[in-house]
Amino acid sequence: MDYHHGDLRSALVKAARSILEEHGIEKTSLRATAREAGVSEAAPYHHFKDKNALLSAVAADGFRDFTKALASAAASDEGAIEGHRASGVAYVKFATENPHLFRLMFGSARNEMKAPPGCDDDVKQASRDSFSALQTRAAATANKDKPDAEAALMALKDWAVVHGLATLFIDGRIDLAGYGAKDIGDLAARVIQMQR
Amino acid sequence: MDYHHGDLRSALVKAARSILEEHGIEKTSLRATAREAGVSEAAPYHHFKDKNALLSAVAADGFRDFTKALASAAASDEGAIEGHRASGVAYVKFATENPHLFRLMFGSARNEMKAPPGCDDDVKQASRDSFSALQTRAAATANKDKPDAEAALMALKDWAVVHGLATLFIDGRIDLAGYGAKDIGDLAARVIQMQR
DNA sequence: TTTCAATCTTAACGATGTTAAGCTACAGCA
DNA sequence: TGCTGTAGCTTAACATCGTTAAGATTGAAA
Repeated sequence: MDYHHGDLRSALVKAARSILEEHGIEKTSLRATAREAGVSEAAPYHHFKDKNALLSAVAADGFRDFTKALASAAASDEGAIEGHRASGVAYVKFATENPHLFRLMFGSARNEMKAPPGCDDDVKQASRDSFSALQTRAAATANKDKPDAEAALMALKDWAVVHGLATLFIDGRIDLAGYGAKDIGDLAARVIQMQR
Repeated sequence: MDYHHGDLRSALVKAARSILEEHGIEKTSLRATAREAGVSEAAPYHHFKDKNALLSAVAADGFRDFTKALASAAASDEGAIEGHRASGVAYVKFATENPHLFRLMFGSARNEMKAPPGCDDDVKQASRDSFSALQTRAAATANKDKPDAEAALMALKDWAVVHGLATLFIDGRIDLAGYGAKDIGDLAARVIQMQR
């Protein structure tokens, strides 16, 4: 047996994410993660306080990818409005392509509200980053003479629409055929376009 | 020990729902539910195929209350549009007041996509009922000369907005103070009003 | 009264999260 | 070079969970 793995911490995050994506949150156990990383079943406790901490690290990782995906979609289109819409579609697509990860990121499957109040952990920060970028793009599309409060509310509405579409879809609540949509990206684009 | 409980099945659903609401999904185990109902830890298996089936019954129960809450909110206001908006606010409020139940109902914490394809279970049916009522109310507010497809898309958008607000809020993603809102109902009403 | 099916219990299995205690191997110092 | 401390990992155990198999209890039909 090799003692001293090298970088077990990130190996565990990687392993957990891989299990999550392949087999869902139910099967993503600490012990399975340890086995996947080729290490004893109690080893993770030397790098993470508990299972929650591991999953939080995975979620934070996911948020980084998520933020990148949204930003890159926004940049690929010219114009503030088009970019904003493209990032909305990317939001829904990300969720669709990584349903388990997305649920882990947003859901409180992880820390059932029991995170210490002051504990500004990685995930919350990463998620704040995601939304603040979204908000910035939304603001860029707002009419200049609108009061700030209304612009903020519009940004929130935009967020709610894409988040709602994403969660409803990955939970199997939306029947694409019923809307004559060929895929969820198509449907999301049509819903987003109808805004305002 | 009493054998023959009387109506253990519904007692179990009640017990599970009570544990869920008080302690969250994590603590809602089959065994704890059985204990709460004052019955042996394997007794539930004589009334439910497995844990999923129990939770599905709870979710179906929740959907019935949910549908009622939305309908009653819609009826309390006159006018199709006002009623539709009121039911949107009720949607978000229900989620806020029953976060664990709401997650169980919509999330796939329950049946991680592994429900048999043909299995049109109680939950799916109850959830369909909820949305079809919502859709009907949305249609009543649509301009008569709009094509049906567009009206359906608008209904979907309305659904996505309230569902997004609800899930984002119960997962702690929305800071009410940041929007100068006194409660989530207030905020939801403002977001919904800004539609169209 | 006997029998039988419905209903519940007891007991066990494997898996999980978590903790306590001990083992290994590298780094720095003699 | 050899010694030692400590970071990193392992083994072993506990309580809990979902689930199943086998047996006990009961009320009602025959």
